[in-house]
Amino acid sequence: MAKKTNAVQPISSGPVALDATDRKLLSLLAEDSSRSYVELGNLLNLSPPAVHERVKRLKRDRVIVATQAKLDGCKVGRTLLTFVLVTTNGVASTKRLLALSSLPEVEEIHTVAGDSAVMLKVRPRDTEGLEELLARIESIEGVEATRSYIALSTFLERGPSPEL
Amino acid sequence: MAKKTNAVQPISSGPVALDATDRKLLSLLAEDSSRSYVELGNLLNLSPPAVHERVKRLKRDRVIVATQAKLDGCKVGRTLLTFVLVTTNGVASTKRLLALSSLPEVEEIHTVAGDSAVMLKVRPRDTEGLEELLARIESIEGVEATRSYIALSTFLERGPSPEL
DNA sequence: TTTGAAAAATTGCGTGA
DNA sequence: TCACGCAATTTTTCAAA
Repeated sequence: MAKKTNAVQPISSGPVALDATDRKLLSLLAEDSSRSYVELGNLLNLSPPAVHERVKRLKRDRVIVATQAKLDGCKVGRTLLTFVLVTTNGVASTKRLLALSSLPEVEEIHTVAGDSAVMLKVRPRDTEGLEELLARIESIEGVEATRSYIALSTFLERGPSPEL
Repeated sequence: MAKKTNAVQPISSGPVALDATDRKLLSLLAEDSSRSYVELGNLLNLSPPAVHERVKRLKRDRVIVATQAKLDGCKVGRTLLTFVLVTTNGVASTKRLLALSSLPEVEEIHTVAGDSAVMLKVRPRDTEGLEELLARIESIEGVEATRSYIALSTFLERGPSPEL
């Protein structure tokens, strides 16, 4: 149940109070979410139901957004990780770029500060796939230029983890 | 046990044969790995043990690299997602950048093609945290320049998924 | 929060398509 | 070879305190 405080509760956003145990728990789950409550309990000096209770709260508060299998891009036929910086002539064109969400090789879309620009993280099958994708992006109205950074080697790739 | 074929087995890499069911299964798990084998079985028209068998194989073959909880960066105190492009004077300096792996705000490190460069994805607490991080990067021997792309909004953020 | 018990899921094994 | 059904084990989850 929701805590009874004299403050109005925000609908769904804003920071959430996390104690040291929460942060440790989140770190453990960010690294490997297949751990059982028994194992987590041992690592945190908590009983399994107590761990369960915390996980439930962290999911309800959207601190844990999802639990996902991390796949090897190359093994699923996507060998060419690339960051594409797209500059546009204004916010309206930027909005049009969001339609790229529906392409499976597009993994991330962020607007970035500075001249109207969008950073994409894409993982096409190969150079040919990248070429096709770039052609598609450059054909969008208002797109002025793209700059691609093709990844040669990946040394680290993980999601956010809490400060301990 | 290893398969008995007349070909030498590669140590650990190379592409893996995936049928349509494997790809569907991988898509489902990349989206939400908390689904039970019963649910997956219903979606794939397979019995739970058959699903389990496939998941086991996909993990053994390192197609599934890990299963992780995805956290909300802002809710765990990391509000300033930034891509940092670092140019160095050579490969030796590039190697020195890999030590940044140990910083919790550094999430990705990729070498990229072109003039010796490294793309970082970092998520410091705030602008002050970014400033400290950039100072640290620029103090590394051989680092010539950094260019930061601060994310304003994130519209899509997911991992690799197989082509269906 | 814990303990203890019920419900559900995971996983191994034997069988058959 | 691959998937199924059954069954043992483990895990999750819900009580009550």
